[in-house]
This record gives sequence, structure tokens and C-alpha cells, in this order.
Amino acid sequence: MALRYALLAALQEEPATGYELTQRFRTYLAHVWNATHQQIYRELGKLHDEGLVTAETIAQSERPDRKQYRVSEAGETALTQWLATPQPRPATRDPLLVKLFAGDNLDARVMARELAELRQQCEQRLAAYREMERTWFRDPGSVPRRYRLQYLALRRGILGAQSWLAWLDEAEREFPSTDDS
Amino acid sequence: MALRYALLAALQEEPATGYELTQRFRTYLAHVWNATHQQIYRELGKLHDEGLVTAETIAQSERPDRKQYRVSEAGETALTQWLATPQPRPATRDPLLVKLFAGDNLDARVMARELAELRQQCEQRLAAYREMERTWFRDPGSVPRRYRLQYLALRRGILGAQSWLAWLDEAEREFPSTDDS
DNA sequence: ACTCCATATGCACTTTGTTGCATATCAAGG
DNA sequence: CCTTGATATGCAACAAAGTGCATATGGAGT
Repeated sequence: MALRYALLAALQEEPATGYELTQRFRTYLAHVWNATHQQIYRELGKLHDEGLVTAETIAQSERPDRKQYRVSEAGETALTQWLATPQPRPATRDPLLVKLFAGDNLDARVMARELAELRQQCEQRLAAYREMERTWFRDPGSVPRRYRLQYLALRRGILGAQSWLAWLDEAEREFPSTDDS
Repeated sequence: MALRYALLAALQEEPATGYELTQRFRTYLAHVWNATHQQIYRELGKLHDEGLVTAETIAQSERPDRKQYRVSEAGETALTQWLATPQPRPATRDPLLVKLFAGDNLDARVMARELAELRQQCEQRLAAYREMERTWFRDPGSVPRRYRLQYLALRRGILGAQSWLAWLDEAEREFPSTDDS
């Protein structure tokens, strides 16, 4: 359900094509809502059928045609309504933690490698978030509200990554890395 | 995919009925993998069809029959194999953060209420985790490995909840609660 | 020449999770 | 007496997300 509203919100910031939206979801929306291009195109089609967005085809020589979408009035109404509805928290489902419940069948070296990979991923993400923080939100007080809210989402990404790193510090004591990378 | 392995891991700790498993998933597995009883029964059926678990029907007077499942050898093999396979991290999809990207359409009072609810939820969960910590893991060093790993999962729950509370401290500055509860 | 990558859009199939409903018994409380 | 809640198991329909594949062009690198 929320994908469509993520799309509407993104389109409201600026009209875009499916391709551009895909890029936004990969970059500065990755810590908020993940979606593939297939999912995005599919949902944009539905949104269009339901009249929540309008489409404009832009012909290009040298490149495939682009379809630019923008939010319709009905779309804005739908978005506003959804915003006012409290959303249930997403359920936790983490395969890594599931593994911890397998006890004796769990190989410590395999696990250590998986933890190392996770650490790398977290560090990379954290670095990317820090980079965004530096470039766009150097002085969060002077930023207009719209972007201050986005900064809050980014802050969540940062705090989330940090909390995973803190957990990894504990987990790596149980699964010491053999360090044969 | 991971649900079945969560079931196998849980059954390996101790054979159980779908009903008992449902209770475990609701209590001390809630911070690891969420599943409803419908999902659990369905997956147990598949697991049985595939020979990864065996079932024993226990007739009860006064109560509906129970079907107790236990992991078969094939099941243990499948579990071990899965454990050795690195699992991709679950993608972030958070409707609350999506809302932050809607900018001007987002009502501050509505948001403040949603944050308050989230805070309550986090605090409740944290208290529940702390309780588990106290009752089962008072001295983590003296606990056998199998349960030390479960404690690690619990630690993740605790750190996760704390990191959300830290974020809420920041978010509530942007959406001050009117405190008319 | 050939391959890879970016641009640009999509369909079809499968898996996974959600939601509503169904059934049967017993104990406890109003 | 009647309802609610715990015990105990499931089916069916639907929604959401994942995976594989398809197509078309142009530029850059080997």
C-alpha cells in the first residue's frame, strides 16, 4: 500500500518518469522505501488508471520515449488522506536473527563472515548518509521544513546504521572473525 | 523462505504443535520473525509434505486433537544448508518515513500523535526485552551457547528499540506533542 | 567488430504475507 | 443462560513483492 504514496510524495516534490523515480528510490529513498523499477512502473500504471497521476509522453530522438507523471488533484487528496491515517509498524523479519535460533547447527566461521559483510554494508551506508548530511543539511536549522523532514528520515537511517554497528560489536565477540580475508 | 527455517529451528529446540509455535512467535520470537497462526499452519503443512518434519497426532478428550511436529533428518540437513547460505539483508520499507517525504501535506498534529504512539510501543517492547534479559540472561557468561545466541538476538531487539527512542527524541522536536492526551 | 553500460519501459510468473472466515470444546464470569 | 476467551486447526481469496525476461538505442571502452 505505501509504495503508491511514496510515489505520490516523490512526484509531488517534482514530476518525474519511472526511470527517474527508480533512481531516486535507489539513492536518497533507499533508507525509507525500497522498490525495483518493475514495481515502480507497475504501480505508476495503476496510479494512472485510477486517475491519481497524469502522464505526458515526451518523444526523444536518440533515446526511447519518456513518460512524465505528475500528481493529479485526486492524487493529492488520496495522499493527504493516507497521511492522516496512522500506519501500523512494519513487522520484524530478519533472517540473520533467525539463524541465531538454530543453535548447534550454526557454524561460527560462516556466521563470522556474514557479520563481517554486514559490518561493511552498514559502514558503507553510514558513510553515504553522512555524505548526504554534509552536502544538504550542513545547517539543519536554516533548511525549509520540507527538507528538514527529509533530514529526519536521513537521521533515522544514520541512527539505524549506528545501532547495527553497536550490535555487531557485541555479536563479533561471540563469532570472532578468523581474519583470513 | 526464512519462515520455514525459523520453524525448523524452533522445532529443533523442542518439538511442538502449530499452536505452541504460534505462541513462541508471539512472545520470544517477535523481535526476530513475525508470523500469524495461519501462516505457521500452512508452512507446517508444506514442511510435512516435503518430509522436512514428521507429525504425530495426539488425541485429547476435552480438547481438539493436537499435531506435534518434529524435525526429520532431511529437515536438519535443509536447515544446516540454509544456515551456511548468506542471506541478503531485508529491505527497508517504513511507511512512517515515507510520510516525512510528503512535506507540506503532512499535518504536524497527526504526526505528533503517531510519534507518541510509536514511543509507547518502543517503550513497551523495551520493557518486555529487559524483562526477558533479567529472567533468562542475568549472567550471560554462564549460559550455554545455544541460549547465548538467543540472547544476542534479544540484544538486537534492545538496541533496535533504543535507537528508535533516540530518533523519537529528535523527531519530537520537529513535531512537538500538544499533550492533550 | 564486440561487449558492456546507461537510458527507458514494461510483461508474466511465482512467492510471500494479509485478511476474513470456519469449526469444535471447555472454563469462567456476568 | 449467554458471551467471552483459551485451546486447537485450518481454508480461500487477495495484495504485495521478488524474479526473470524482453526490447530498443547510443556511446565508451577493448
